[in-house]
Amino acid sequence: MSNIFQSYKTKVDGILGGMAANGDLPADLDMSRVKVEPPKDVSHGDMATNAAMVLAKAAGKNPRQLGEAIVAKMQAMPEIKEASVAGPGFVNFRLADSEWMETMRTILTEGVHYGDSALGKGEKVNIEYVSANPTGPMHAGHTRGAVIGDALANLLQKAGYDVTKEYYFNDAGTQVDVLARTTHLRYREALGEDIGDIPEGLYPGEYLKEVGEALVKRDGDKWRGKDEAEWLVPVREFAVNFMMGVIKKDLELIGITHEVFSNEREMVEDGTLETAFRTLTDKGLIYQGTLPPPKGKEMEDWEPVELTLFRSSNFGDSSDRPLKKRDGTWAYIMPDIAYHYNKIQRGYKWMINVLGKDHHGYEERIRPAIAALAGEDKDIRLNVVYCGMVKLFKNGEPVKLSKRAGNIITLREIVEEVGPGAVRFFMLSRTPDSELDFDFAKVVEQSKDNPVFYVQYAHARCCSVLRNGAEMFPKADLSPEALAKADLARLSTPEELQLIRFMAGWPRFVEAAAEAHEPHRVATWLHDMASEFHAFWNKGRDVGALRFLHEDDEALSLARMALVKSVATAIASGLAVMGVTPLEELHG
RNA sequence: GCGCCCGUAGCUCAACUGGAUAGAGUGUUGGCCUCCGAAGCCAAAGGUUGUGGGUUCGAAUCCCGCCGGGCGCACCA
Repeated sequence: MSNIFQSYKTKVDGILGGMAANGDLPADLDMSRVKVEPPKDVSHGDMATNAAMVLAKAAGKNPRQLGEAIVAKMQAMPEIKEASVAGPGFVNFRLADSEWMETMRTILTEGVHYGDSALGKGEKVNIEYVSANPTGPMHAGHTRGAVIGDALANLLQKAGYDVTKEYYFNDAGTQVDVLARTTHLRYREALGEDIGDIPEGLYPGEYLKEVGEALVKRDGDKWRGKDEAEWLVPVREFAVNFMMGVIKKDLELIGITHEVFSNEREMVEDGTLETAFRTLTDKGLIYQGTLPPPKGKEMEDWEPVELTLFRSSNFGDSSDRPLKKRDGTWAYIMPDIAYHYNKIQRGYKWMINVLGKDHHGYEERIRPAIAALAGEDKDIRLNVVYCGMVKLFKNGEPVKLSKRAGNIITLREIVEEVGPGAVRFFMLSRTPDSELDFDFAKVVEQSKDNPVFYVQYAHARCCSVLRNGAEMFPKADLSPEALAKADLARLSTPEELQLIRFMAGWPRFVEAAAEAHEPHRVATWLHDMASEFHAFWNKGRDVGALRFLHEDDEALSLARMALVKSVATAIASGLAVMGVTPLEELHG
């Protein structure tokens, strides 16, 4: 819970407040744009504030003049080593070394919780991801959204939100009926019938064979030769349960466990759907009417028909939406609306959906309904994180996929080939909405152009130093608590301080990534962290004095080991957000 | 036709929500292992951030117009 930039922001606010009190600044100044950040170029200093530039105009002063006044105040503070105005009016300043040592102690004390933030103030947030319908195992296409959703959930948790990981599946539509029919066919096959090719319109994948076999095991030939009307419901229920079991096991392979599973059938049966519909009706947002034909699309058989419509155009939608089909049954968006109604009822004001980019239309259909249901409560909000497609490559060649032909690449296959950590890290290495090339060869490659390896290598090197240190100083206590008490003042070289400064930036990254809903930033930070460490390591090859361990100087060695342990901890903290286990040794 | 997203080094991508000289990896060129893991490091080279305007102390980032690419637009899920 300690962000050194945050605490210096507070100090800067204090300086500005003092100046306002003295009349050096207008009293009612808008200070919301004042920031304290690391300067882009480390040679400028440890931190910089834009206060002078942002406030100059309103204060009626020029930025540099105002900057000098701020510098003067800073120079009187013992924790600030030096301060100066630069460029267009940045105030750059350096902290006393002791401030950085304190940061290191924080890292060692907090462990993987280093970087935890109170940003979210414990607000409840519901993050829904994966949500694949139970018609087949997890495949490559699901993996990205699954990993991004999971890492985002971890990230928000670290940033101080009360996160619920949720999965919604549709078990009442035509898809699961197709599942039931295909299962029944596989069931007959398992009973010894020759079923020939899977007919058009059913699921061709081999994976349903085991479902058919399992059904035989449970029910024998009970459903053979019976009318569909008799077996559809029980077979459907059996197949849905079976496939959800398969999906949960698949997700476990990459460390994903949802806390809540919601489904359509329950919402129909417990009346949530009716209640949601009645709520909209009571608000006067439901009417009988006819829609104009859809634009920009060839509609040969379109004819006007009166339907039950929702006035979604009141909430920014381009047109009203039918909630019932002409036969009176619910249109497909109604269960989705009911599901979001259900989330609101459960007390969530913030909902996040992680979807594939191809589901873009979903948002504009669901958002008006949420706005309608939220009514006066402006805190209720929905964010949709879109995930770009993943292109699979093997040996540099794109892997052609066709779901229709049933030759999908499953999540299981991917994990078995490259391991869960590599899958997760790679899927998280780009902005969520960008396309991603996933090359099997590259992901397992052990070189620096593989970010997974590069980061793990840095962590393993840290562990290696600590192992060697334990051997060199067998009597020394190398626990984090003990290392935190080492004589850290021995760390005084620019290289060491640079490493510490970089680690000190981690809490900022956590907050920024959480606010942007961009877990990939953690991957970027980890790569840079590893790079800093590798660079420092190699300096020790050139300059012996910079090596971590010195047999004749235990105090220095302990201080350096504290530094190394901090780096390992910071890396572990980042990897934890990504759901990747840090490695202590590399093999191969 | 309407809506959303994207366009950054030869290639794949970053850029901490408006900051200072736009950065990594790869590829090219040259250096560093009697030394804690060279699976690594250092250096050189590579750019009018698609394009034209606007907003301001300051723009890859925000606004508008073009150009180019992707996705979505049913009572289907």
